[in-house]
Amino acid sequence: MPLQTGPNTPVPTLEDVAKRAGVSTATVSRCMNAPKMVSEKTRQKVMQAVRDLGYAPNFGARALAARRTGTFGAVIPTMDNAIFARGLQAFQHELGQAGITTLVAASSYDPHTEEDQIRTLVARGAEALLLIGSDRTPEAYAFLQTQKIPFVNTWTYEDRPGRVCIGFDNRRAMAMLAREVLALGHRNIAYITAQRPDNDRARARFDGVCDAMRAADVDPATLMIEEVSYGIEQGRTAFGRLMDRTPHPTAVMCGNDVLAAGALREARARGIAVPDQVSITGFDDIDISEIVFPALTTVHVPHKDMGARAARALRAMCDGEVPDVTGPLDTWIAWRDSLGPAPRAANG
Amino acid sequence: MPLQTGPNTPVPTLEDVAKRAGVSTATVSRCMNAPKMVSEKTRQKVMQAVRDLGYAPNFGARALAARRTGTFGAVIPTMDNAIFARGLQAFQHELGQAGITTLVAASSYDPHTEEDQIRTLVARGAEALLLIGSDRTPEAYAFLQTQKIPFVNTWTYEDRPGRVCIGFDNRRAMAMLAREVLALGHRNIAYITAQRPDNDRARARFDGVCDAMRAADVDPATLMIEEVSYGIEQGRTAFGRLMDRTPHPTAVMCGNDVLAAGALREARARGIAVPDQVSITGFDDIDISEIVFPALTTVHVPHKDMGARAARALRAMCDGEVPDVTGPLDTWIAWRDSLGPAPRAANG
DNA sequence: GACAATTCTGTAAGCGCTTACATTTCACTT
DNA sequence: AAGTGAAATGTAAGCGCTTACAGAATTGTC
Repeated sequence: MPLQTGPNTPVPTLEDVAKRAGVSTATVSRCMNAPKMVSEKTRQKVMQAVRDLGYAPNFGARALAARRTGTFGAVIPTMDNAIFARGLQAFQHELGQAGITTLVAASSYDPHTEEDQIRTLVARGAEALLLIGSDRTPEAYAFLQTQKIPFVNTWTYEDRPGRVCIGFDNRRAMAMLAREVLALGHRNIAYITAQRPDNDRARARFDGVCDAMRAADVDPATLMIEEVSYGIEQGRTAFGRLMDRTPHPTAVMCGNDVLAAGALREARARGIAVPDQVSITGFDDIDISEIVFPALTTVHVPHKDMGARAARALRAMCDGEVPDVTGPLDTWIAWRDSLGPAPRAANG
Repeated sequence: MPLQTGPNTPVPTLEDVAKRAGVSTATVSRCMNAPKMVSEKTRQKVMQAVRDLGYAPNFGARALAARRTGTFGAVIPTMDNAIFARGLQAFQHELGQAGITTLVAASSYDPHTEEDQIRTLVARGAEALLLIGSDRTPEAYAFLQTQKIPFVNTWTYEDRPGRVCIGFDNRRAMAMLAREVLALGHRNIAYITAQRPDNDRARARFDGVCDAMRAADVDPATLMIEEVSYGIEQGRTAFGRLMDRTPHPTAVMCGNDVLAAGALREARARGIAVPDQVSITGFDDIDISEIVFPALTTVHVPHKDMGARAARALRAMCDGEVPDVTGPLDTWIAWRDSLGPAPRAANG
């Protein structure tokens, strides 16, 4: 067993340190948590003992005794892609400054898995949670309530009392982009959406497209719809199916950048020129939208700002304060190369 | 305070449940942990009480009493990109099957941050750790040893007693790719590497390129080197600097796909045809290497396999078994479109 | 040098849970 | 109806730490 110190060396405890340093456990505890309460001399002794023994505090015991863990949690739909990474990073960074650790879990876009993960994180000591969207099981909401866990819903915005949202208006944001698509003359429009059940953001974005169509006197019923699960490959095949239709769309709007990346890939594979023959748009403005070809025109959302604000709001809520939520955050269109005017042929 | 049940309702404990169900705390505990030890009738009663009260066990107390947490940890360099996501997913999935929760932390490619994160995860109850690479502070290794935390080093392979590696041979893998580059006639070769200090994989990959050059009787001293930190933007600017040199390289090999994506982006911005004028290669084969343009020729590494194997190995180690590590895992070249023969002009 | 004010340290009571062990209950035998 | 073993439940001792409180040591003051 070369991996171990020895078969019977137990992991050192506070008491071991105390004994070795010749002080009480209380003093050792204070050395670790409030050094200024301890005299310089004893602190030296204690810290030396800590080092000698390779002591590390037991989280469970500490949490139990102190009734706080210094841990916040985040449940995101997927770690698979960079969508939530940037916001999460900002969230973690902001909390790190305050000495708070972040625990992350993924729900795979499934409400029951999400509920499980929420329970798990709370059981593991998360004192507050960052959540994505607002669609979740009533049980999850009930649980958060009885456990008194402050939480914020991000990536969405609803003005509902007793619910803190740090996000933006998905519907309006997508409507804005759709308006531009329509203004460029597109009338055969398709929309590749992520699964809408249990996903308020996907629904809102879809509704946004319809809003813009109605506003432009185009019947939303003419919108070609592909509803697929999340992934590059899914976007790719959905785009393929759309292009197999007759007539095919001149603009394919996608519910997120990952789907759009897939669509772009398939367009290239089929030799379809973007945006000359078909325009493609995304939503989210993640890293890859800049490096795909052609660079993706998409909706920019305030990833970092959301993460940082969520962190601050949760900290305030943990202190019993009321977080200042100022309303939905801004989004804007990141104009790049994948959206252009409707081609004449398909439009005449 | 609409966010709370009431100002003075405490979070329910095991004892509350016991009282409500009219049984002892031991029975409630057994209901939660070993249902078959309890009669059907009392279990019903207890579970009802649990539901009524919205009870959730306190992780700290449970960990303290049971001396196990059912939690494994993973410290990865960055969550920023999809590099580690796929492997991590497999890791989590495999552990999830066994009822084990995964905690993830990021080190930002900094050994001291990594050491901190290791301590944090262990303090939070991680019973075993997945780590990336083998470069880390001696203190980190010492800590793992005194705390008796089983760990595996992934994404690397070294045959060192007492150290479990689940990875591949970075050096050989990169050498293989470099051999192909050389075989295509390239002699002006550049290499964009991630920071090599504290990163055994970056060093190994670099060494691999040199190996191949020597094997082809090309002086490794002629290799143009750019060493940058991790990121698309860094790859982009490094590529720019290389193309500003005279003569410029005909092949730019990159230490990872993210850097390569940046290089590809800059090539497009400068109107440099890939691979006709300049070839570009990557390493890792992450999602984006398929969607960039032109699709990236890169080294495929067994993301999922590593994650799943690491999970199994750690489980075995926790049970006091010796994990069966069969040697380095296979890698191969993912041939796509960004590598081509050296252009005549620059080569004549 | 005695006394108060101040700083430091020790004592000990839990925090909420698990589990070894003891006890009770129950379904069968005889 | 008493006796038996198995199954179900209860009792209570911690797990390793924090922290209120009390007590000891140190410092400053007159």
